[in-house]
Amino acid sequence: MFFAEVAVDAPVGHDRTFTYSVPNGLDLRPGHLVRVPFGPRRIQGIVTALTEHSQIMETRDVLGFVFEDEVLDETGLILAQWISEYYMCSRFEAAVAMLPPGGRIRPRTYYASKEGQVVKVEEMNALQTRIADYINKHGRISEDRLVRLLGEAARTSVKTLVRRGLVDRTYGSLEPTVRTKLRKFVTLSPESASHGHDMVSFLESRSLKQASLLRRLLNERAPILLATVNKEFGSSAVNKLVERGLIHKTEKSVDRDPLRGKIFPQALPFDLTDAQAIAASSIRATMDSPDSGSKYFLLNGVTGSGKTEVYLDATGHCLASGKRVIVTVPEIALTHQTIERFAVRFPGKVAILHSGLSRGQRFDQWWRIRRGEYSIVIGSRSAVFAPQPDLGLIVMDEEHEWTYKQHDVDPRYHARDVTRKLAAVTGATVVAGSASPDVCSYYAAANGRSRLLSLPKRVGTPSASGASGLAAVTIVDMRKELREGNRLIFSRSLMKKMGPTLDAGEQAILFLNRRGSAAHLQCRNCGLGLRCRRCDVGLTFHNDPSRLVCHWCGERRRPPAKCPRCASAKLSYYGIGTQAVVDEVTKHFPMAKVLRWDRDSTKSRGMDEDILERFKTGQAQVLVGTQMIAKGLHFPSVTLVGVIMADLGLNAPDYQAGERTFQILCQVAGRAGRGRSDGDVVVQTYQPDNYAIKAAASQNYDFFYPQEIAFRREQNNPPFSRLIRLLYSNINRAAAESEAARWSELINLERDAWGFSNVEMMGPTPAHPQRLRGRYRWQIVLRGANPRVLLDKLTIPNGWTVDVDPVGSS
DNA sequence: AGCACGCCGACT
DNA sequence: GTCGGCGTGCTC
Repeated sequence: MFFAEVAVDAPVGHDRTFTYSVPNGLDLRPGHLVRVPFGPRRIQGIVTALTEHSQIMETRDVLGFVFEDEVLDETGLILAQWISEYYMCSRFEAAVAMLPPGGRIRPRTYYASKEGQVVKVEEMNALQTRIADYINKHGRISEDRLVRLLGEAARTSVKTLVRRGLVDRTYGSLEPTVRTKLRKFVTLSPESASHGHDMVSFLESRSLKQASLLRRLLNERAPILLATVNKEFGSSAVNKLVERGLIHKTEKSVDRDPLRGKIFPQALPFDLTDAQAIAASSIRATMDSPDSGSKYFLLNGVTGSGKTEVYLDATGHCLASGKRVIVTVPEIALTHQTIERFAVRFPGKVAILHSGLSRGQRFDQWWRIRRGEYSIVIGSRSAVFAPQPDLGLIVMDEEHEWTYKQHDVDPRYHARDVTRKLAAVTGATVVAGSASPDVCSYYAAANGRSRLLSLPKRVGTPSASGASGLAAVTIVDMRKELREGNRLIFSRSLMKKMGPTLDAGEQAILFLNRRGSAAHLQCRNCGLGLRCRRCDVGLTFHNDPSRLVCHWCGERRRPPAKCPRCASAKLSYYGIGTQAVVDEVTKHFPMAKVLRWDRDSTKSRGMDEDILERFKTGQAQVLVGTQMIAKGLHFPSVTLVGVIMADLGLNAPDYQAGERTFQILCQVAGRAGRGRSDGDVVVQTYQPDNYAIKAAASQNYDFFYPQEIAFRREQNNPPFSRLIRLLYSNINRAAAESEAARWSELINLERDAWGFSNVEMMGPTPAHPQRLRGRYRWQIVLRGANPRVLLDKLTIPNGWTVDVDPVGSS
């Protein structure tokens, strides 16, 4: 008798597993994804261990596995356990990102009429009658759909109908919907494989079609798609050959390869610069000797200094030693440039995993990766969970990027910290690169937790442009512009530089920091600003078609003709959006072709690539965009970068505001002058003396870091402390506020009772935005050397979420 | 997620 | 006394 410890897909405590008995004949192993009974229903679980004794008196049987192969290996099981403990989520949730794409299935609940009989509409209240009508009309309806159609109250009402025996309840399937894609093929039978040519001559006098089909199969020596031969030779010829026993129809899986059809010519390594060579050889040396101190490298290199070349060198070295690589990149839009660099250096060895792929593509890539068919996996945040065997190296590009932190659903993990843990478990080396490292990462390097490598100069820039090859940066004081009568979006300095740049046939990028910079609609009569009905934020105006959009919940609506409060028609826009910048460019430089690139102009798949390609090939001269254009893209003929408003976001109420501003501006400034000509950068700001702006203008991390780390020390913020954010949301304003007050008082009492004077409680305060999707949000932040000691003494009440090491919200 | 259980107020 | 609505805790 064997028992399995199973981490179930149910909201249970973060360290809980359940014991099930293993039925005879089921070859179960740790790491299997299984189906188990849980209360009245069946759910999924992951086998974490097998035992011979059970602590539980009565156990239920494991129903069976979802995939015959284990989905987690030993490393995955250890990693999931660490994630569930550190980020305080269930073991199953911690493992979700490690499962094959589409593998997690939470069965739906369906309601239907009893044995096909029409539901009786007697003695029902209004809502129950409406539910019965729906069921009578549609036959079977899912609970989700019912709630969407008739509101949250339908949930309890339909249950009453079930209890009274008027409605049947059934559960949906636990089978994954994404599967191996099978296609029908025709292939030679063993007989015709040996005597095929005789058969061809035999057939030639009887049926030309059958003869040529057989010849084709003999020539190709591989199965051919049934659909293809049916079309070319006719299905009767195909079936005749099957009858004659000369060919067989078979079913074969076909691989949905995202890189299929893309041919990458192999590229050879560049000669490394001195700095690159020093970095590369330290990494190589560490990979060769298993115990030489920290195996975590922070590669700090200015934009254009050739960090990717160092990644490629390390990758090549790793592959040579027979081990495999995971590469993480922050943005999908960015991924294809990086993929291309790896794909041309290591043709046929690269797998990609990101949300831009279809579910089928991701599924196939996942299983091929698991079978060890790719030496390199490239992907976004969740690629750290790729089932890559024999891991020897993890590369994390742009390690400071905030997209590496999952903030919306559990587990709220940071890919950087998961990487550190994964490397510790597997013994892999880590190379994390950035032009503007996360302050905590840099601090870790300064204190020996990781090793710092520097690439201080750009490569391949004209020697005449000075020592570093960096663009010349001008900071423009917009207060002065205003005082001297310039009310335009563009400063005089930027205008002066735009003309000659465009005349010379060169390109310009105009960057707008999204935060607060978008256009809002306001009534000039009563002052009302139009806000989202469900979120406590102003609506943003978008042209083409003209809509008001909530950037938090995505709701779109037509702009009203009159003010909803005072009915005045005097509504006007204020603030600057990307569209306004485009209009302004067109007004002053009517000959220039302008492209806009932001989240709203790239709704569909492939549009990112399309816009970038058009700009890269010179079909437009000016590119206007938000954060997205700042990220690591290489445009050789861009010689001018204008930052329209540098200081937006600087006054955000979180401790990372300065760091974020520095990082974004640094990246934008790095876009200029990456090709033959020198670059010019104009930074427009209302705070020209701010340290983050000044440091970014010179792309000088050594100027930024000491000031930032001093602030952090002074204010006891990370890396000198750790934060845990507790968030509560409720549709009722007063309920949200009072629950936050209630629990914070309890936390305070508990804190004093245990004498944890080194854990601070900040708040409760309204979260930002205070209302989101119709729910009011309050937060409490715990701060201290180890706030977990306090949190572990508390039970987390219903409705609260826990975010360990939150990013950008405290 | 769903069910039991216990608590509470409205009705017979 | 009984029914139903709702919050809470448990499911191997």
